[in-house]
Amino acid sequence: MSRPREFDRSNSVVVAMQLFWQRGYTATSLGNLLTALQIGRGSFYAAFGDKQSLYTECLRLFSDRTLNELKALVQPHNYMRVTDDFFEKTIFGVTESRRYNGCMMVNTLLDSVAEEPRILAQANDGLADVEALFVKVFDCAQGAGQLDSQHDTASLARFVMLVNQGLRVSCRKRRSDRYLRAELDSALAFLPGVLIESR
Amino acid sequence: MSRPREFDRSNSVVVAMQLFWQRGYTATSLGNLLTALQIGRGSFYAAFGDKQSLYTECLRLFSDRTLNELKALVQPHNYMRVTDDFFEKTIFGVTESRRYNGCMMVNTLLDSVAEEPRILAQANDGLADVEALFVKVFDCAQGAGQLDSQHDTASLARFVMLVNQGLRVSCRKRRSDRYLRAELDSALAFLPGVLIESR
DNA sequence: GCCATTCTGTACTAATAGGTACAGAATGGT
DNA sequence: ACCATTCTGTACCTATTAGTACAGAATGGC
Repeated sequence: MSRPREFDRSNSVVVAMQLFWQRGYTATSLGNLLTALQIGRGSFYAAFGDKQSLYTECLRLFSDRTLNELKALVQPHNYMRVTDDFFEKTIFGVTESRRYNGCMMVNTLLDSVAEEPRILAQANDGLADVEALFVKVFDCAQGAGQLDSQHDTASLARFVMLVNQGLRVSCRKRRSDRYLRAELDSALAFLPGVLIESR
Repeated sequence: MSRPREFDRSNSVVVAMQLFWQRGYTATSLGNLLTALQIGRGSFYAAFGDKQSLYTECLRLFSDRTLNELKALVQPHNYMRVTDDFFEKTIFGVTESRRYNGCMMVNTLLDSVAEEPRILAQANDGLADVEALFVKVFDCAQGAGQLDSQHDTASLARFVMLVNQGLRVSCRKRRSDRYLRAELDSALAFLPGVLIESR
């Protein structure tokens, strides 16, 4: 019927995501992408539309992966562990260079590409989805008697996301993980006792 | 002796700072700067060296201003108010468009210009200076019996900076100030009682 | 083996990037 | 009023940007 593509499209999206994640939208040129993906301009535009379309695709991939990583950490016998485990896995459970990348959704918010309303909304929605999942988990924790019912789960989740954003900024400082660890500990130390007990 | 400059250099730095603050280093072109500053290329390079030099100058101005704003809020009769007052003034006490800009030091960390080691260090140092001032204020608070001496002031300051970074990211979401207010409240609610009393 | 279909690589475009060169204008001490 | 000095604006430079056009290669159903 037709000539088949010589590269794995979905694998290319992953590679592109890593590049965008690290350097941002604006600073990642088409040339950078073509080199990294090992394809020509023709193939690029045929497969991905244009640079911005590929970016939204990569951002969606990042959001989905983040959400799935978080989901995988939910443990019914101890819901409140999810916060610690999430930071542990996504910050300290990765290579140094990846840790330096921070969070692609956060990075997007500070990139000038966020002037594009749809991109801004996508980044906001991605973070909101993660926050919503935290609310859900905290609700479960209350239902299971693992979190004092006096706590406002929405407020708790908001706080966790605030800490998350703060940590992702700190990741970009490229300092030692001792430094990051101290920051995380400082934040978690101020969480209500119910959370601390579960650590 | 010689022909005097036709524009106010220090005023230009302020204007440039606002531009860099809003759009970032990479996304702000020389043309943007020339238009905003109302000067020609010749004057620009004569006065500022090059784009990056001007950026470091703007970043330094931003850091100094931030530090001075914080210093001005320190009240010996109630040291612990400084945290609240700082967020109140720099987030809610400004126009909407400025609030959306976030923090220029944080923005720098997520811009690709941070790949330049000296710029990265400058942003890190600027934030570290603010943090150091918080430590100093908290130490004073303990000395004045306004903060329980069991608290680790360094850890407390680290946490405040983490919240600050998280909030500056949220500023970029361009949401209502009700949203931001909720985030701030969520964070401050988890601060130890000594802080809450003083609000 | 043919051939419609799709992919690949290259050549190209128009726009923009940051930066330099330099002619001419304005200045103020002498 | 002169003139060294500095500023201003424009023309120019090379490199790079995102994106398009298109010729030719590869494919697989027939």
